[in-house]
Amino acid sequence: MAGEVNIKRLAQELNISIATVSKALNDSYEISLKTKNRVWDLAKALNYTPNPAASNLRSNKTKTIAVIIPFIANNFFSLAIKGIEEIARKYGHHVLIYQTHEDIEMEMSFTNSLLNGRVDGILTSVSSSEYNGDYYKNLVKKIPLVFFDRVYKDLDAYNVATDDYNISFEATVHLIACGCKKIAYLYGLENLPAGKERFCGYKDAMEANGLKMNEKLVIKYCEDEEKNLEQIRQLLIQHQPDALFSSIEEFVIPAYTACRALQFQIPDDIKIISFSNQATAHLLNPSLTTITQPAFEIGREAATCLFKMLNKKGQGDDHDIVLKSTLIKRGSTGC
Amino acid sequence: MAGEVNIKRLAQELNISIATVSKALNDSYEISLKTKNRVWDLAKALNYTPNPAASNLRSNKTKTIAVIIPFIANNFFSLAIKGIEEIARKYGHHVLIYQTHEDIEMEMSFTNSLLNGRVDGILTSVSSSEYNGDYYKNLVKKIPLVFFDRVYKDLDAYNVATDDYNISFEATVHLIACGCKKIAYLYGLENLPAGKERFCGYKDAMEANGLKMNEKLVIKYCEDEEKNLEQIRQLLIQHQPDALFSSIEEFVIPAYTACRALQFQIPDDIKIISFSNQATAHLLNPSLTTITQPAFEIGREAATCLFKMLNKKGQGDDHDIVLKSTLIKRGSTGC
DNA sequence: TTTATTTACTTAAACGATTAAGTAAAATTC
DNA sequence: GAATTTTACTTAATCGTTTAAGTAAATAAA
Repeated sequence: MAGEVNIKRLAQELNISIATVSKALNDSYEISLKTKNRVWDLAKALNYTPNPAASNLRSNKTKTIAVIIPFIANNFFSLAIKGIEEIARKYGHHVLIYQTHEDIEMEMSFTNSLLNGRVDGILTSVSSSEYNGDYYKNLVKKIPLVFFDRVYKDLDAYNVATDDYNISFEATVHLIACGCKKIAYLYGLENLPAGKERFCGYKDAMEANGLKMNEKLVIKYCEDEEKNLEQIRQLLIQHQPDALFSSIEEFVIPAYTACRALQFQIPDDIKIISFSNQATAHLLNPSLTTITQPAFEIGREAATCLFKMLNKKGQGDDHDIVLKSTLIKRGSTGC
Repeated sequence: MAGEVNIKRLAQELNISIATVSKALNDSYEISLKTKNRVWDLAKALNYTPNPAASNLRSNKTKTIAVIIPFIANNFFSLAIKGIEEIARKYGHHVLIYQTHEDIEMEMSFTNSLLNGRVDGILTSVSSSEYNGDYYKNLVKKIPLVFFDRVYKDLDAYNVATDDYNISFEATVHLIACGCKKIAYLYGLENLPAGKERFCGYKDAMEANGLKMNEKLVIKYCEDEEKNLEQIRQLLIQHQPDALFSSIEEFVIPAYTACRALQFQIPDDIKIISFSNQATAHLLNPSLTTITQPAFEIGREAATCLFKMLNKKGQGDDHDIVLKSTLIKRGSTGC
């Protein structure tokens, strides 16, 4: 019974045409206020909600956007999603979330499955496993798309990113200012522009301060947590760095663990700085100095860009939007 | 152009009716293999995908399910979602994820917005902020629904939960076996059956071993992380418990932090056990003894139940499904 | 007062699929 | 060889909206 409330039913009860009901519900100028009120009142009384499939089919709008991300179990992405949800709600849109688990096949499979009108647009943060420029070059022609955080440059799409290079530079300078000379780099996202920029920021800051980047002090992230821990242990044992610059938050726990196990006192023997959006950074012991990306704002901004596209606004806009990350100095860098 | 591939187009090119195309695509027995092959080949060649809105409208099926959870930034839920996604993919369904942020208004708002045929069914893990039995009693009549982890008993719906009482009992016994006598309880989810069962398991295990539960050793979770830390600090200072039983993983970092700050050696001075699905539990220092819920399996099981409902199977089934959590003994309980 | 415009509707087609009902030809049964 | 059944289709209605096009009445302009 409840499911049978549609505009036909409303039209019958009010003895007007279904076109009038439809237009009244959409607040069309063609309908008198009196009639609108009658329709709205009855719709409310009968608890009418439009059938999304029917309006999608006719109007070619789904009022749904998709978010494609590597993981949801990540503070950065979950905050970004929160930002996206806020904007989506403002525009009355639903949000579909797809996790790729960094798998490029899944990423393409999900994305392709959205091209038949299931969603109005896509927000995507690409997988780090591979670079897939051709695919996206084609994709942006087919559906409104915004890249966020993990972006593809030089495509005809909005890119919402952070100033990775600058903030890495700044963070490295901070370590150097604290007296560090042997700064190891824990390298994540190496296949992506973001990862490369972070690394360059570090490298250039070293060189700008008369320090040479040492390949042996660079560790690359791997999926296996045990291995990351072991790599850091070996790094500490063999090279005794006086700082760890972690480019992704996944390195934090193994870094702390390795230091503690090997009796490296933080921040006295070794200083640690990490990209991180973990709310618990200040609860660690010692509290962690972080480079924190404005994840929530990135989500908001990316969604805003997408709705600009959907509403055919912001034509002349700059498509490259860069938000500033923040260096939050805490106990792990001491000074 | 690409968007214009529909069954009409296929029918025209093959010079057959759209009904034949539709039936061929759905592998109907009414269509000859020869024709099916022609249709399939052309569909593939033209990269045809059905318009979801059109089939939803006609068939009243969306091939989409919704997951409503408090947070995605949580290891338990993100694992559960992974399990759900696996099953959903097996059945060719999409997964909509909604976060309530433990807000019961949002929870109801999202849920209501799904009742107009946007999804075929819902998997929900209810908000901890309030008990809302009447609402759900009505809801289960309107749409196929499965509760997981945070369940509502005595409704006509599947409940997929874990043996919270038993595992809490077992964990408490483990602490007692390790010599603990003053076991503090860090209380989460107190408004939900799961939270209460965890607490009862602890309490009963204490009493079964001749220990009295002390109200002063019970701390309740609050949103503010700083306050949780401060509460634990005060607990340690004022009562010097010899164990902390944490009923949710959000207490882990503040517990470790407080202990370290106050020079309580884990596990010598104080033992810690916590419900947790954090992959990093074994990387903590010392590694954390956890009660780990089979989150992935809960997701799989819950989704399986939902598809049973959608496919009208499993009529005589027991609606209460209980999976076993595991007590993983590590460094923080020492023995 | 006549004509033009605006207001407030209605009619009917369309969106792209599914499916009940109908049918001609081929295959089977008697 | 006639009657029956099966096979492999087609026709047309339908799902619940939106919207272009049409229209009668009311209002404004001439």
